[in-house]
Amino acid sequence: MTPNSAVSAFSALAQDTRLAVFRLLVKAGPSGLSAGDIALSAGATAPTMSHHLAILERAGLARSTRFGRSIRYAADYEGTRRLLAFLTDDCCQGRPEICGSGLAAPAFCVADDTAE
Amino acid sequence: MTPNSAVSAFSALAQDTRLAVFRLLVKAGPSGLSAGDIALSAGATAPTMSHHLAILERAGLARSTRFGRSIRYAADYEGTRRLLAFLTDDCCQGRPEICGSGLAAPAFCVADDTAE
DNA sequence: CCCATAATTTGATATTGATCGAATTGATTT
DNA sequence: AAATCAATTCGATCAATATCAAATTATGGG
Repeated sequence: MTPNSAVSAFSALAQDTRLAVFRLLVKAGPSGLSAGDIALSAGATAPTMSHHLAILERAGLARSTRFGRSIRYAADYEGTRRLLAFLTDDCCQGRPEICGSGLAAPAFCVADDTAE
Repeated sequence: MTPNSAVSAFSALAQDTRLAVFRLLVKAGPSGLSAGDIALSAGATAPTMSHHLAILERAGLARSTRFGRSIRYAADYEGTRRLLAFLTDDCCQGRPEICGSGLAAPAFCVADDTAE
């Protein structure tokens, strides 16, 4: 995960509708949802949702597969994991002494926090 | 962490300069860096950097403290952790059967992946 | 082959965001 | 208190993004 692709992933999630769609997809599981159903759920028109879904897909956060005449979108867990790893590499592995030196990752950076 | 504040955190990281600054701050540790040094490092003018730093701070990803006439910015580990938790709550806790049911979080969602 | 359905692409508009020069606020030094 | 240094706020400009209506592509059924 390069900084550049991280920016595109963060951009993808930096919008109300897309973040809601991403969460919806994660909860929907690997079988995903059709583009139409997603548009309905989120209350957006089909063209707008198509645009948002394309952005999520390009960012590596969603995948699409055609089934008959509908297209199903599902969360891309691999891409999501990569984004998480990008953040945690900076936060914990980059400075273990700050976020908890154990690095066993009990709950990410929770161990003992200097801030607050 | 509400979806709304998650959007503002993702927005903050969805920009080359700001993502670079955030990573710089994390690596710089709790003592942080002065606004001027950050602007120099990132090759931005002082007003532009001030704007970016304000966005990072509002998003809960950085904190500022005045020391004499300079202002030091440091990563907000608490806020960063909250953002990570927001993502992982959706990814792993929301659907343990997808990302690895152990939930001991060996490396986030790595355990066994249905995708790919 | 024609019609209906599902989704995307195109084109246009309105809003948001990034950037920088100039002016301002805050703090230290002489 | 004047001068200086550090940073932010203001004002303007330019680029990027979100949105939707209309047109287009792709699939499946009569």
